[in-house]
Amino acid sequence: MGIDLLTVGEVAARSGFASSALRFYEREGLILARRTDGGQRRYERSVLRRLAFIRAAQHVGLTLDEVRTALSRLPASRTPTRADWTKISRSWRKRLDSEIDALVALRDGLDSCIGCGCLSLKTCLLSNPHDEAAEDGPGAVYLPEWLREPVPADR
Amino acid sequence: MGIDLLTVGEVAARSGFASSALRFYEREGLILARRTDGGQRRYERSVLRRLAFIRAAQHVGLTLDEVRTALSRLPASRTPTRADWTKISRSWRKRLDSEIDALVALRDGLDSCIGCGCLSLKTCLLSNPHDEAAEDGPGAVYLPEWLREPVPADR
DNA sequence: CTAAGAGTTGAAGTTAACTTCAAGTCAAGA
DNA sequence: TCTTGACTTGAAGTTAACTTCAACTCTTAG
Repeated sequence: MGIDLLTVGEVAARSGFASSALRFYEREGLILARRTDGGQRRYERSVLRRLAFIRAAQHVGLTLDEVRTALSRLPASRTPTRADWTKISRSWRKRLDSEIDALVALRDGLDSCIGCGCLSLKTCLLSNPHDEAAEDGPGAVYLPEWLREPVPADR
Repeated sequence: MGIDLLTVGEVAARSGFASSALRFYEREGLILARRTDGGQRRYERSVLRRLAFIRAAQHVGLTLDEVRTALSRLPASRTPTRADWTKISRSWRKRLDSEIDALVALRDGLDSCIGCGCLSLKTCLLSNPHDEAAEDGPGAVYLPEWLREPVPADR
């Protein structure tokens, strides 16, 4: 019990997060660390699952702010069980479903729309895959880096 | 010919981009505008299609830098035809397909992975949906704003 | 005991994609 | 002509999610 703590470097290696990111997450209240007498961080093994959750949540498209909220729903009094983790990640399902639906719609409408004669951008499938009135500004749109590849040379 | 130019405000209204974004895109070389004698911008109608392309490309996950590259493949000597637009957007298809595949894999592996006992984060489906060795750092991961919703209250 | 690799801090820097601001100038209907 | 809303500019600000830096301090293998 309580033995077997991990250093920053070990957690970085095992989680894939840079140690600067781990410090950042700690400042942001996403993870915790104990300290040695000398002031160095020592992590419990459970931080790895927390970090797995964080990365997964990012892949689903959550901001760190949303992740913090989600994590706050975990029981504070005991070590989260598998059921606890499953419960808070289950809500992603709906989000993922609509992400997928939207991308499929985009893909299937691609040829018919981008080259089409319709100049009513606001109702175009591509500009507005959910058929909402695009009243609010555009806003930056990103897709995960892990989903990206360089644009092929096209022929 | 050449009549019927649009003001910044009109283009903003029709395209859904803020006029500050239009000026930004002009500085970035993504769109062009003529000027009145007094120095105000006047856009040709074709800018609307260019903007539709830009927005669609962003939805596909391209950066503005990639958009600039894509746009540079359009014929400079003549007004791009529908075929020209279709051609440069066709390359998105592959990207969209893999985005969709990755999200589906993420969704389908969600329950089995986030709560699972496997702590080998690097090979976990969620951490690494493409089964690649996650050697490089994490990097910020975003999903388009238009795909997001607040996290449901879960029950 | 000592060297050196690993870890510490707060502050500042980075990147993308815009937005906001201040201080004006232009265009067009009445 | 006048007025007023639309437009102009360059510079600086914004946000998320980190990274980098400088100047130390710890820890541990040998």
